[in-house]
Amino acid sequence: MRYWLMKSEPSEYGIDDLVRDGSVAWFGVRNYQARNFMRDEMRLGDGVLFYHSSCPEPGIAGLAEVSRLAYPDATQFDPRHKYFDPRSTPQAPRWFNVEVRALKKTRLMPLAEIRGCPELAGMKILQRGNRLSITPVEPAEWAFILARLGETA
DNA sequence: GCCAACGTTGGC
DNA sequence: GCCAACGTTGGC
Repeated sequence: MRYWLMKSEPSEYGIDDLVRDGSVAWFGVRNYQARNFMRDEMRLGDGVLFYHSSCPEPGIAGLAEVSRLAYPDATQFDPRHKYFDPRSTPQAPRWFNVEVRALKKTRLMPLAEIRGCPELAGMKILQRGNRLSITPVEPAEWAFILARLGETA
């Protein structure tokens, strides 16, 4: 059982969308490190912090879990799609996505609050210049955040 | 809109 | 393999 933080822009797809949909395919990741996390390391039931980025109030907005293991991202094969990748073929797909299921919408835990917690100082999201859309979360960080949000593990 | 930081591309 | 140029991310 591992834990992850996954960023999404709420103007594109936010926690309310996830709760409405129940689950979603995490397509569109075009970064090798983030892809490798999904393809190689995520397991069913892994915990996910759903994070709102590039918005007026960036922060953790909800909890989710990995509900389907990685499979080829369909958008890479679609020439009309903005995530089309001409270097990919169905025989040699380059990009993968997992699916994520909503557990619940939480109160927003703003980036500033995360930054203010010494227990969370090691989080990747706080490291200078980190732009990775998917990052691993330590079990202790996960537990601390859940406690802080008034959730039980 | 600004800008720092980073990943990717491509010429050599 | 190097590295400059470019594009993107994301907080502010």
